[in-house]
Amino acid sequence: MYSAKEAAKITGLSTATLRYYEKEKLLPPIARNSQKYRQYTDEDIEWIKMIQCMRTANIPIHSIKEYVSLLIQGGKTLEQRFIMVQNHMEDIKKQMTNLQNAFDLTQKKLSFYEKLLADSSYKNISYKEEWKLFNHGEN
Amino acid sequence: MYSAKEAAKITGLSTATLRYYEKEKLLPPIARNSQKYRQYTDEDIEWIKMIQCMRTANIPIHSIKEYVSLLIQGGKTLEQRFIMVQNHMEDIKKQMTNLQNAFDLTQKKLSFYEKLLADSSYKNISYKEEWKLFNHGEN
DNA sequence: TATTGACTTGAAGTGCACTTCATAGTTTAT
DNA sequence: ATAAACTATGAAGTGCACTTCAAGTCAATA
Repeated sequence: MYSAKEAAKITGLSTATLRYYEKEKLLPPIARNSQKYRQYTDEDIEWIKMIQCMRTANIPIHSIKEYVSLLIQGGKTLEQRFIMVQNHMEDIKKQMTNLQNAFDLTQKKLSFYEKLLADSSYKNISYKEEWKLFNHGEN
Repeated sequence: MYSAKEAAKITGLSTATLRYYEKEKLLPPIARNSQKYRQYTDEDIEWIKMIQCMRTANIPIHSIKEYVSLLIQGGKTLEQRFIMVQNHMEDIKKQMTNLQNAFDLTQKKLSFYEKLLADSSYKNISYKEEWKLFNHGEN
C-alpha cells in the first residue's frame, strides 16, 4: 500500500495528475484508509503504468477512458477491446514512421552542418544559399 | 508561385496555420502580389515541409522559432544550430524508445487478447482476474 | 494548545497549438 | 449590379491535459 506521495514518486506523475486520472475514470476508484487518504495497491501502480504507457503513445485521455470502461466490464468486452488495441497499434506504427522520417532528416541535417563547419569558407554563408545547398546538394 | 490555397493543399496544412506560422516567424515573410495576396515559392514550400517535419517530431513552436531565427542570421550561427539539432536528435531518440516500449506492450496485449478470445472459458472473466493474468502470466 | 504536514475537495487557471470569427477589400461570373 | 470566390487582418475562441488555488479535515508534534 502506497500513499499518494509514494505513488507519485514511484510513477513519476504528480499527485494532482493521479487524482485527475481517477476523476476521469482512467483508474478504478482507489481504496481509502480511515482518514479518507488514498491507498494505492501494487495493482493500482501497475494500472497507472499501463496508462502512462498509453499516454506516451499519445493515446488521448478520452480513448483511454473508453478502453478502461470496457476493461472494467470484464470478458464480455474482449472483442471490442481487441479492436481498440488493434487501432492503437496502427496509430503507433504511423507515429513510428513519422518519427523515423524526422530522424532521417535530422541525421541529414547534422552531417550537412558537420560538413559546413569543417570548411571555413562557409562561415559567412547566407541562409538562402545554405538552404539551396541543403535542398539540392547530394548529402 | 502558389496561392495560399494551393500552398495549403500541397502541404496539407490550413491557410490559417500557414498564416499563424508566418506570424510566429517560423517562416520568412512570404512575398505578396499587387493585391497583397501571399505568393508561396517552391523554396517556401520546402521550408514549410521542414517545419512540418520538426512538428511531427514534437519540437515545440518556440524551439522551431529559435532555430529559424538563427538560420536566417546565416553562417555565423552554424555552431549554435548544430548544437540545437543535436539536442533535437536526442529528443527524437528518446521518443523512439518510448514509442518502441508502447509498441511492445501493445503487441503483448494483442496476443494476450487473441489467446483469451480463442478460449471460450474466458468470456466471462472479471477485469481483476484478467488483469492478474496479464501481469503475471508468461505471455 | 497551537501549529505543522499530509491529505481531501471542487473550481478555476495555465500553456500550447492552432481555429474560428468579424470585417473588409478585390476580381470574376451571372 | 449583385453575388460568389478568394484573400487580408486582428482578436477571440477552442480543446486538450494537466496544474494551481482556496478552503477544509485529521493526526501527530512542539
